[in-house]
Amino acid sequence: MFVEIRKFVKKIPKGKVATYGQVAIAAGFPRGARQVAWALKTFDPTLPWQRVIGQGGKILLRGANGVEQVQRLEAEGVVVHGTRVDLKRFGHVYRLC
DNA sequence: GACATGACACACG
DNA sequence: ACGTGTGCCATGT
Repeated sequence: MFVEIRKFVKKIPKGKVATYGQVAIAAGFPRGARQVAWALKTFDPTLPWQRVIGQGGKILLRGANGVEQVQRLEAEGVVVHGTRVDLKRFGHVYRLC
């Protein structure tokens, strides 16, 4: 489970972000948004957890973690408006190709 | 097995 | 846009 989710999280390219639902669906868990969060909450350094946000590009994390996420996203070129990100521009879409 | 919790998502007002 | 209630699923007690 973690492996699957993490695998898809790692597939998110730099400068882009994906929603929990998006990752969950891509990983094969249509209703596993919470499980995605569960896998990310471990703050595994090998995972780009900052690229995973809530529906609509909303930053769900709070406090130091939220700040850190915003900082890292900005560092990757993602423009964050307060607690949100433009999914129209930075929303990553998993392609089947 | 039941209950409570959690970086969620969606419908309503 | 925001707060609230409900549905979903895995984990811990």
